Amino acid sequence: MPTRKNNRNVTSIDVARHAGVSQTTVSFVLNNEDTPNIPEETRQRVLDAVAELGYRPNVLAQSLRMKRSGIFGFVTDEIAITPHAGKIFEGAQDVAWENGKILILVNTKAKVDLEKTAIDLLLGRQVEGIIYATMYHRPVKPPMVLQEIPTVLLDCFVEDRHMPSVVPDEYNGGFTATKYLLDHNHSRIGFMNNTDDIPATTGRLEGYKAALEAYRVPFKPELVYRDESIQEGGYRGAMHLLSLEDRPTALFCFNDRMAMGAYDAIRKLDLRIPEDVAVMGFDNQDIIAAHLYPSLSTMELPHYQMGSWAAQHLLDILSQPDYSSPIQHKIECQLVERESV
Amino acid sequence: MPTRKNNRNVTSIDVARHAGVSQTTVSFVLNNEDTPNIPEETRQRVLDAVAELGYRPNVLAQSLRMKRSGIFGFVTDEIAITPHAGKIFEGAQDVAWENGKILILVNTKAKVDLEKTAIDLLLGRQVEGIIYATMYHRPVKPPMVLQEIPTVLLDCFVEDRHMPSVVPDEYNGGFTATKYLLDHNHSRIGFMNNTDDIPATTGRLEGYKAALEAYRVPFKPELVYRDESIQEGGYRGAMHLLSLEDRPTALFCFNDRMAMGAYDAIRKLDLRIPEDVAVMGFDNQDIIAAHLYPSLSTMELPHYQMGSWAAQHLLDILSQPDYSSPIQHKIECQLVERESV
DNA sequence: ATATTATAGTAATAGGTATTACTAATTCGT
DNA sequence: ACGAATTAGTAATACCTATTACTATAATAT
Repeated sequence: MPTRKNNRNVTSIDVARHAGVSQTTVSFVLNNEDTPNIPEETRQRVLDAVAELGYRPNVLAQSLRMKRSGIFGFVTDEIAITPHAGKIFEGAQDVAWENGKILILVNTKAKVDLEKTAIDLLLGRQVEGIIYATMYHRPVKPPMVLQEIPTVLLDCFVEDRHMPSVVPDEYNGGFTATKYLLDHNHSRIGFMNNTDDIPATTGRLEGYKAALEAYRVPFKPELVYRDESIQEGGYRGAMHLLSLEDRPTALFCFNDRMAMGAYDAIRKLDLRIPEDVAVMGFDNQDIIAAHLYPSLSTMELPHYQMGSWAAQHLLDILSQPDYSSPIQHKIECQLVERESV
Repeated sequence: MPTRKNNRNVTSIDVARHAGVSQTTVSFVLNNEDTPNIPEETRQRVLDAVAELGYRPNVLAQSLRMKRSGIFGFVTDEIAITPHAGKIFEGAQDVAWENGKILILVNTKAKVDLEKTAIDLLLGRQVEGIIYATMYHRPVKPPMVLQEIPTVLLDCFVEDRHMPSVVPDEYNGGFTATKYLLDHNHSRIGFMNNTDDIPATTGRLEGYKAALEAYRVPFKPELVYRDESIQEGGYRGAMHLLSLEDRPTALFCFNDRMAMGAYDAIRKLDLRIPEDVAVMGFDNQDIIAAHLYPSLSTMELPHYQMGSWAAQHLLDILSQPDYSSPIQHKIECQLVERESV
């Protein structure tokens, strides 16, 4: 059995005794770079004692004293439906860490009771703020108790927009993707949308329409297909759209999974990508997009940026106690060019 | 702007004052169900005051007093490379919560310096134990500082096995998968392994060999192909193996991604799945496995179980202060039957 | 009637840190 | 040489809770 050094109970008083000073002095040496005059010799003696005893400040006690726990709660309905979504947490963590905050992650599994309990728990633990994240962009009704504490919504929002939130710019994403196809001389562009009534569905469609209009290409409702946003839906959609008499030369898919299904359909129809049909995805799911053949051009959701923005905004709120105006911040989706267009 | 009830500063002393009792009594009412005799009437008065003031105990103060933070650190090198891996955290969280513990998640992004800092930070926050997880099964050299605190390794291990760990049973996984193919009357089974020198590579190969032997099928080295464990590698492997004069009738792929590449190759060769070639994956990555056509039979890694085992084991260690013998616990992989065999 | 026991509490303290208010000794200014 | 200012610290306290040790009153036993 390994020796387990028990330096966890070493307190600043132990350090003080060891260095022959008072606990006050230890505290000053460790925290206040300047305030009281402590000669270099004493300061060094304290630091030596710290090193020798393996002292580590008890953050619990510090938090209690300073009335700042240094903890943010990160509440999410699900972890990583898509692999990329881990980036949301990463973005939040990076900013939090740089500012001396740590994240308690709570996965509520989309269960309302668990969510309530979880937030109560976090409040009891004196978290300074909460990042409430969802794994896809949608409206939410977070529990009332969140009113008690600074909160930033991530990848979601409340209908009346009374809480600050950060979401992807779906409209812009749809616009950019469509424009990209238009720029490659496609004018008959099929759009395989999903069926859920969520911002992604409507926003991307609006973006699609707007891009067409900007290029003076008339919008044709028959080119918009709706189905479940999984491989099977994409397969059916591509089969349908590519069987129209005036077949589209490009398919803009709601997500990479639909695009993956579309690939199957296109192969089935003996057509080539991108020569006969260009395909555009959405999400940049690395497992799929980078490794289909040919690799898939797609839009990348700003997961990392949303995470970091949320954490930063929370910090901003906390530093301005009179903070009021809640905003909804939209972040653009990035185009990822590959070989399918 | 919403009214933000400020009941965060309500202390047990406020409750005491409001109920006309001492803080001691409040504490007794809230914690000790029995110890001292408190008449129902007083107890109720306290509870009413708690409700009225919206009092919530300050867990920081509790932790300091009880010398138990109720926090586990969950250190991971990466969050969810595979979507399924989120289950690791979920398993750990479920068990932790049932036992009143909460998890601080730290993503070290596989950077050694970050890892060291992170663990120091967790120790400062008086975590009671640490779950050190990796996103694929491999040997690790965790920082020395971990010796100071009860730790369970998750999906990884140290070479000399001096720390408790939980890992998937790779051997068994390879055995089960191969046996499944053998049971479906395949005797010429290609194995597309990966190239990394990790337990999954060697363990699954051993399992593959053992299953063949159990069925008295001679092992043929030429049926084992090695390549990067991504789609492209699977494509190359299937192309190679299916071009042998005595072509295998089944392919056991190191993971679902290779299987996905194999699908492409098989289609390219105008063969049918499963009639001409059966395909077996590994990982059960839902985005891929359930939605390929035909859907992919595969092995599921015990992510959730590993997570819950790790948390439970940590609890066990903590409850037995004289705990010593570190063990490596292996959990079996589950067969997921679909249509590709 | 007195000693004993049960009832219904409370005062004081510890847990580890940060910070305010203070002191004793030395140095400086004139 | 004497007060003022600087130097080098320290004592005491607050943060909020759990718990031990204690008290005062009422009920019971003999």
